[in-house]
Amino acid sequence: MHETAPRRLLVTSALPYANGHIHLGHLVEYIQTDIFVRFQKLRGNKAVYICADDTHGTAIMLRAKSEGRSEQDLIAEMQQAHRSDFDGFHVAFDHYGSTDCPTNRRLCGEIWQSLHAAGLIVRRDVQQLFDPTAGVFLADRFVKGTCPRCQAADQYGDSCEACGATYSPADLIDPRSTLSDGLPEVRSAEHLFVELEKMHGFLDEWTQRSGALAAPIANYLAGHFLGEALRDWDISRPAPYFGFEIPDFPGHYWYVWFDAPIGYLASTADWADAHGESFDAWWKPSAEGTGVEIHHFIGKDITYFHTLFWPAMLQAAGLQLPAGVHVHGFLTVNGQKMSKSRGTFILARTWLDHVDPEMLRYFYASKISGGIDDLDLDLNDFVAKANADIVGKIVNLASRTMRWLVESGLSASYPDDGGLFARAAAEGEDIAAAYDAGDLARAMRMIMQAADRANAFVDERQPWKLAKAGPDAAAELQDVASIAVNLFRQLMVYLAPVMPALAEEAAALVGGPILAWNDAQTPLVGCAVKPFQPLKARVTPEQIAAVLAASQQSTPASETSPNQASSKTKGSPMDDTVETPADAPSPSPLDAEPLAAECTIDDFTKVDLRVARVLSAEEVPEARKLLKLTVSLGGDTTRTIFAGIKGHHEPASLVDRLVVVVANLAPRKMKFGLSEGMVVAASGEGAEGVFLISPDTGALPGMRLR
RNA sequence: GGGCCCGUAGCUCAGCGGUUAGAGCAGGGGACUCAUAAUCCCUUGGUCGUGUGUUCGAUUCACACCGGGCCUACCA
Repeated sequence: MHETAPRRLLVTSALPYANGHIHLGHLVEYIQTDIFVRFQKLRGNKAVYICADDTHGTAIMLRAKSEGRSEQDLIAEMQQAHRSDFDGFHVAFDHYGSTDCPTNRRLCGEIWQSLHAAGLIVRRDVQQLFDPTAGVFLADRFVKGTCPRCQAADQYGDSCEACGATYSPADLIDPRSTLSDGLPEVRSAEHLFVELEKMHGFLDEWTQRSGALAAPIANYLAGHFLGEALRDWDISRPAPYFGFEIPDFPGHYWYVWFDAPIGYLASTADWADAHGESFDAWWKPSAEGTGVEIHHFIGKDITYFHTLFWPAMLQAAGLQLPAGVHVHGFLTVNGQKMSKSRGTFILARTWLDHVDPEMLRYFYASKISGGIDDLDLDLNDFVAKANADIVGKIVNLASRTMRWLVESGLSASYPDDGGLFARAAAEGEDIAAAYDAGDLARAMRMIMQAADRANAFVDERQPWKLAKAGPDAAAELQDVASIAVNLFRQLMVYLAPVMPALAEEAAALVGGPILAWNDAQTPLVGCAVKPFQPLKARVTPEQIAAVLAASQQSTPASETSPNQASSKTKGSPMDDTVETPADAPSPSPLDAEPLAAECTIDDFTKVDLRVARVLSAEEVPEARKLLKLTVSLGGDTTRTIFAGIKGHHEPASLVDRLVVVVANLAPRKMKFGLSEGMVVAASGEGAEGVFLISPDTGALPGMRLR
């Protein structure tokens, strides 16, 4: 039992970026944070769950432009979608704001002044490539060209994947903008920087000794950043940019990563205003210490921002430092990175359309142990575990015993259960400690062990025999069932942070609302029991198949392709589209892959299909699926093409064969070299085999298909 | 190219310097029939990725290698 005064906790999840929908990877974070907050509230602590949409940056600007609408319109729509997804998964924020709001602008200004006052801001020229056609400055990965060192073509602006050289985009030979394909020009622009090095001493101390960071994170920071001078942080972007204009630097905007974490503050401020609370009481450390704990839950990809820049900003501004930065790993599905072609890139909405969200909450909880390891959602495992644990063990306990109490209610005093209830009650503090430490897997294990004991008890006492034995056994039957139902209720208390809806429904059948963790300490006696209702339906393989099928449908053209298997939320507004192999399981080719949207003859003629002769074909030893082909388009024109047909064709059998290639496909840098086209082949979604297309005899290399 | 994480039973994971390495699920056998083909009991199964080193002692620590996953921001 906790005798101490209630704790005050301000808890955040990373702000989801307004450029994409919530997917199962994001939910690892939001679900685990929500469980933490619900747990704290159940324990009687004062906990506030704060989040917001992250709305600024180049990606939003470009997308709004391409969709012909305002940024505000875009982010408002996305916020609505995010909130609806979170609601569906019972993620209950105390406040969900937006970084594009007046409060955030005001607080950005205040923090900015603090940074100035601390003498941390410097101004410096930066040479950067500018795309005159698109009218924007180009981040390195938006520039491609020839490597100045090894002459490899089609390299990104910062480094060469062929020879490993690193350079500035301005050094590239024949640089091109990937936005417009136009020729970028070098422009010099002034940027503002935060001199993080001036905070080095503070960061050494805070990261290594505050206790806010797990050892692996602290070690990582010590080994990779704190061992040398910290680099200045470029915090401004020249117009055009979607964000807040810097008051004392007109024409320039705060970089999205400056205003995003300040969104935690702004969202708290708006929550405080709406609930008669004081912002200062939560973020301004008082002399005697307010006792507030700030907890940030983040994915490991954004560790850098939350453990160096953010604490430095808070420190400079005289604000409360985080008590804990909880870093988690990424989600894989069926052991692999989420993939659209495999149907495992699953949006929150798609899951909600087909499968019980609380089952996913439970499954995640059963696998989250507070470390930074990746978490695997094996869908077969998911079905087995959700059904076995939740339906078979927990709900079954009520399902098999409540019926005998509808008439009589619970026994007037709690019967002798051989110490079962007391044992599970005693374990309450251990389970609580596991929840508090973020080791949800351990908490779930302990809960399931208690459920096992309860089921064994029912088996041993055989209430069904007592039911048949008539009036003489009625009292014992009532006692046995009362024990089972109390053990069930106790489990519901422990499980309530993970499965709030289930707990609520169960509470409606017997005992009333679960209000406190300590409800698990005292058995219910003498109260009424309503007829049992099936509290949870089993998850079926068909539901999972439906999710995969729905996730496999091609996304609308306006949809960007978030390239993350994580809850990554920001910082990479500039994701490229992922290149994914097409190998998905499902029946009948036409059913599995419906016809694409209608296109015009003009669309078709944009694709230049040519007959080609394979000159050579060789294995790429390190590649799982690729063969390296050299094909002739007639005359001296040859192309090197990496084709994903390894395992389906023997290289030797391909030589001299006529095939069809897409001759005007943009060259694609692949791990093993540059691919200058694509060999056309037939394959079915879910069907085995890749079948090359060959022309009739008489066709010549270079002939066009029309 | 750089970096991080992980490799323990068929699967998902726990253990992390010290007696015969654990759990759940799956598999095998039995029991029960109240329950959403749920539950209970028994049971098969592992040279703890490989190699060196440190140590009285290594699954546990260090290094290397192999394999897998992930990140890579104008900043790693």
